[in-house]
Amino acid sequence: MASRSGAATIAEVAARAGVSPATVSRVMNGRFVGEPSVAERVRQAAADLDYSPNHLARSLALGETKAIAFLVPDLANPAFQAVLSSLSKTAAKDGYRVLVVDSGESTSDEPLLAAEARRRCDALVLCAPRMPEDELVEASVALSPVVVINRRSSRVSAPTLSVDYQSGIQGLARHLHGLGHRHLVFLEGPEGSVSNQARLRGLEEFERSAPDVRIDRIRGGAGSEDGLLATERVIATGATAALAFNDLVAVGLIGGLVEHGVVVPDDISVTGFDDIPFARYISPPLTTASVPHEELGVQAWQRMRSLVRHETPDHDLLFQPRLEPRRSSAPPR
Amino acid sequence: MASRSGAATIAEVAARAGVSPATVSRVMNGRFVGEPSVAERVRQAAADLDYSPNHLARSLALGETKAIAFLVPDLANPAFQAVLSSLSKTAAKDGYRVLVVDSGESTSDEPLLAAEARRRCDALVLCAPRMPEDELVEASVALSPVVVINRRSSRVSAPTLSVDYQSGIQGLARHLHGLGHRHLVFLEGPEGSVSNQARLRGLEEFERSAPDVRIDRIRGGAGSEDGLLATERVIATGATAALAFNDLVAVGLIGGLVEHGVVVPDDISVTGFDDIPFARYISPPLTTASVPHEELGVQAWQRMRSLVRHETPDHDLLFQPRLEPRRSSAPPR
DNA sequence: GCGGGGCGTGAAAGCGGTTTCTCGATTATG
DNA sequence: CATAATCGAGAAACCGCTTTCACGCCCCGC
Repeated sequence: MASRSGAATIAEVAARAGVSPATVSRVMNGRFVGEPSVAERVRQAAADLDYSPNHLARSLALGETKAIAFLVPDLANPAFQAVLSSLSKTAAKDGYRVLVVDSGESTSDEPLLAAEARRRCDALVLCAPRMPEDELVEASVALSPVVVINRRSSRVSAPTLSVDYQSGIQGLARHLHGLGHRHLVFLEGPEGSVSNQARLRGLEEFERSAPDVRIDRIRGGAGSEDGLLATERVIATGATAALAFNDLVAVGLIGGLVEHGVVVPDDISVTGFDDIPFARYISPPLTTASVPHEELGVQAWQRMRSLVRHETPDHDLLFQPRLEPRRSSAPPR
Repeated sequence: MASRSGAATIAEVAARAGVSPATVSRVMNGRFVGEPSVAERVRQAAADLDYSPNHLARSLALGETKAIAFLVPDLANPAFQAVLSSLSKTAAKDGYRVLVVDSGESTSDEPLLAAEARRRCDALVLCAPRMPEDELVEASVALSPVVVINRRSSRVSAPTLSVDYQSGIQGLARHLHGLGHRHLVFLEGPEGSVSNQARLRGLEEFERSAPDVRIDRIRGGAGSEDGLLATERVIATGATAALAFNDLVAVGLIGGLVEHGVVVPDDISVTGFDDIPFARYISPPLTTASVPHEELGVQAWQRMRSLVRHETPDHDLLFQPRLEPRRSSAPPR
């Protein structure tokens, strides 16, 4: 007698309880005000049939899915994983689930992926470090409600949560400078990455404040293999310290340096960015700029919750990375 | 003229193209066979209105959401993150998205969370290392289609993908034994964890094969803080080598040992389990049993795809961890 | 004793698609 | 030329739930 999908429907419950579907709906949603005996009959029937409302149908009628989408360039990156983990846990407290969408670093697909993801959910948390600003602006209004991570811009109407990469990288550079380094090399992130550009700006600013330093730049990427691949080019610069785009790159670079018999930090200091959970445990413990990814997830949901409730979200946030000096940086020889 | 949610509906497109909604639906789904000019008109109208079908309504009518749920005890664990990442990427190739549900290690909530997650999606990938077997069996049929990870059991009707923790831990124990260790300590995982029990069985088997070794056991957990917390108890055993429940625990333990001035591997060898991405980079590089988490994600989707297509899924898989000897293990003093 | 106001419940109209079934208009066939 | 076969497209039912609206009933007051 059960429907094809095996699950009981509201109509079946209604029939069994001898009431209308409307009444069942009201009872299930706590909007029932009539005879307690009727409510009890409904509850009993629902229990008998092991009924639980079809989420899809409910969402369609209600116009909300209680789910948000989370678009990231690469879910294999611990930094995004940390955000996702805390976002998911935080949103869950309000009954929301997270649908993950991994663009696989394919910037060109992101607008479509974002749109599709958004259509499936009530809202979208957008992590698209390389999406052209015009598209981002467009998406942030077309796909609203949206919360944008790491893309601060006055043109973006959505709430944004960002990390001050510009000042963060300066903190690292100053740290190295303070240790006595005068020749640095910056191992860049992906081309087109906005946060990479912020780091570059930060370094330019630093260069102006410290005319005695030289900073070389090397093209790279965002993963540890990019760090590994850049090893020889880093060595070739002759720099005494390397600023990696992020922790992942730093880890790859350190691995490459070890293979080449270059000792960190004795021969060359290395710094990362992010402070992923393992940064402190790697060998040598990585000097980095700590980014509160969990807090990013929490705050992202806070903004999102306001948006889906049609409230005014809190103001934008710009997180200041905290310099985390560890053993991968030391005075030059 | 747009509906309240701002998105165009099929009816609006139909009106604009001067056809019925049925025709629009057919055109949008490539089932249209009539006049090409009609199809073109529909396409034009859809483009003009920037129409895209409401995913919810479509899912309701079609009876499928093109989404699968992924239930894990803790999304902050790199091992689960790796599975999620590859599962998400693999499923995406077939147009499926993943909804994440983090039970927060709360075993008692898992049955409800699983049921709720399943109701929202077409299927469920279940990662519940501590769920009582009866509940698991129950869930695997009630929530079908389900793919179960790390819970091999003849009573579970769903396809399962598992890791042979029992033999994996033996490999580690043999490795330590081969190095000359005769007094080991096993830092256990969470109570009730099935994979912990498998490890215990493996160690018992190993003890029988090597009567000259002594293996102490210490209660613990699955996170690095559990490893850290167990430091003193580990030291107190006087063992020359510690087998940690997993890499996370090992990392925490090593951190704790360092704090106590105990040198790894000189004073005590430490091994992990999982081979999380950073195991090779930590200090010292961690000897561990390597588990192909990415492959788990890929295979999980392969099974899942068969299930949602009503095909027979491939046979169950039992992955053999690969011993990964690194510098955290060495001969005892 | 009768009209008006609650109150509890059901009928029905959505939500936005898909799909079956039907029907009128062509085209093929005897 | 009549009729069957075919084809294109629309009407309407349906997916399962929510919610407005209306209705019947009971109770109250005059």
